[in-house]
Amino acid sequence: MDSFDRKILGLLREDATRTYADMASHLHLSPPALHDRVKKLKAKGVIKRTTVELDPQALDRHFCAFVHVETEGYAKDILKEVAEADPAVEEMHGVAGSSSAILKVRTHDAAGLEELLRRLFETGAVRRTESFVVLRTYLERGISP
Amino acid sequence: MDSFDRKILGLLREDATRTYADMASHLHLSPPALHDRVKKLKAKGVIKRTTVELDPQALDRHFCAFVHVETEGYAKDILKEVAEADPAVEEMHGVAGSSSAILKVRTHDAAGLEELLRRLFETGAVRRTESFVVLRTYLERGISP
DNA sequence: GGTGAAAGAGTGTGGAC
DNA sequence: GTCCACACTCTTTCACC
Repeated sequence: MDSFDRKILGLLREDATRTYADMASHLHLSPPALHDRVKKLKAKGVIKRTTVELDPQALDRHFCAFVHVETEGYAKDILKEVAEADPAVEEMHGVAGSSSAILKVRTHDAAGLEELLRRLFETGAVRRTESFVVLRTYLERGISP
Repeated sequence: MDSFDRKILGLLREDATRTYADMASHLHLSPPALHDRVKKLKAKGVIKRTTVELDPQALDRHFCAFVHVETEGYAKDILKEVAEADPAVEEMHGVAGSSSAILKVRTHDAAGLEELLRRLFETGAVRRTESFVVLRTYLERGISP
């Protein structure tokens, strides 16, 4: 993991459809040498997978919110079940602080969030929730190498 | 945007290195027909870009937190400047609720978070912050079509 | 949307530093 | 161990039905 590898990761994050030949010329390497490095980065798990970034608006997910969940005792497993079953839930993190977990949610509208909250409370494990509705996303980029 | 397109998006999210021929056979379409659909999905902006998912651990980003920021009046632009300049900040959302903005942060360690907080307060626009340190990530998937 | 063909990319092998 | 040059196979992607 040297500066070459970091540059490769940066290029791939920007656009993974880049050809190896193109990236190789940018870094003054031969295509096979670059290919070798990418293969190793994948084998080592640094690159977990190649995927596409979708536009939430185009998929009718106009509503985004962060939901803080306070549970009755330790109930992460029950929470995870509900979160995983609902495609609206993009992330779930167990956190330290006044809340037990933070959920990142994307639904069609506010009613979709209410649906999720209902399901969360129905488990009996949730004491209270606090939802922060996203008004505008200023920045949303992945990890930068 | 029919059921074919949704299936294509699902397949590409899982693994964007799939060949068109492979996906076409899964959906009982010809490679060029599938290629046409993907091209249109990209042109329409449904597919924003093709990228790679990296492992935060492998890049020494062991520490993750959500930071709630309360500003002195409307100061999103100043906030955005600081957030954008810091590669540790992955997301910044303006939200409704008791906070003004939520930041998703990934650093090497807790000291990295403190650094960011210092920079935030140095702008003079921040009244208070509340940080929720991620103990464990239970779910982290993108949008599902 | 399907068919066939061209241009070009991905990906092994062998050899040199 | 890492990089380069060559070559072969498969994919992408075009024009036409």
